[in-house]
Amino acid sequence: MTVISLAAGMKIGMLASRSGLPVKTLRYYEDLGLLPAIGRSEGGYRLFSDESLRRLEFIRRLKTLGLSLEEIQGCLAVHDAGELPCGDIEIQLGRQIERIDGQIKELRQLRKELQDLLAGWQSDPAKDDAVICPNLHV
Amino acid sequence: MTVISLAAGMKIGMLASRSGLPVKTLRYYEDLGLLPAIGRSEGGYRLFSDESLRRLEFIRRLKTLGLSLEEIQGCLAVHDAGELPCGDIEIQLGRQIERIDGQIKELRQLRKELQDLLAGWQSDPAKDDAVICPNLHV
DNA sequence: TTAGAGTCTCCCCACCAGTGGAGAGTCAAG
DNA sequence: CTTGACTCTCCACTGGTGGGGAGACTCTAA
Repeated sequence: MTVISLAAGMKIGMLASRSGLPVKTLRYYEDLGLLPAIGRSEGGYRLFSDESLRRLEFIRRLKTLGLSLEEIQGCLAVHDAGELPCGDIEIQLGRQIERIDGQIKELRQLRKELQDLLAGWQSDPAKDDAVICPNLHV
Repeated sequence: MTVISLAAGMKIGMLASRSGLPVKTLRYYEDLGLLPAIGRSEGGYRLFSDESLRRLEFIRRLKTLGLSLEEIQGCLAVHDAGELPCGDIEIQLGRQIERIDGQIKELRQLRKELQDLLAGWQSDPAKDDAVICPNLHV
């Protein structure tokens, strides 16, 4: 029986406890097509294989690197086609670095603007009815 | 007639064209309490004063500095209480710099992780059925 | 008087990655 | 047989800042 149940796959709660992810998240991933179940039990329960566990590790890793589920799905599609996804992942990660560089650039510009503004800030300036905040001139 | 209509306030479309903001946005701001109308016309139209124009400039400026509408509302509440909001704004902008520093720090850490990963990347490694991507070891 | 432009309220939609709950069905142990 | 744990589907909601559109009303100029 044990052998049969292993061959038949594990139910979602088992996959949740083994992966550390909430059941809800696993169903969500399955709905998106990120995490295909190997089938359903007679009672309609999703059944997953140990392969799912590896998939979830992969997804988790790419998520911590900042890729979206859609991008991860693209990589998994390559894998599912039987090819090594390394080239595609490399491209995605390169794009991610570019995105980050853009974000850092924007944040630094904004930081400078704020810093400059605060450098000349007067906490208690003369009241000016023409503006709401004299420091901002608006 | 002109004098009366000025005294009675302008309608939302006029405020939109003078401020450059969409009518929808002005209604949204009014709903939030950011932009109080001076009243309604007999037909139920919102009426705004020229003061609203200054308020919108203020809101726009703080938005470009990265403050949320809720934070801006706090500053405007101080202004509406008759006080100069400069001190509060200074605090908000200081917090914003801290937020930005935190974000930049996170982004830099992530960037480093990505960079390190790509530095040793092999675009076409040997296939390993135990992992999806040998470069990631998952 | 009538056409057209402007305005009103109300409701749904978007993003992203889930989370929460209701109500019903399934399964294993006692 | 019953109880409790597990699972199913379906729906709504989160956060922040609005956008789109329906259907009804108001105002203004010709």
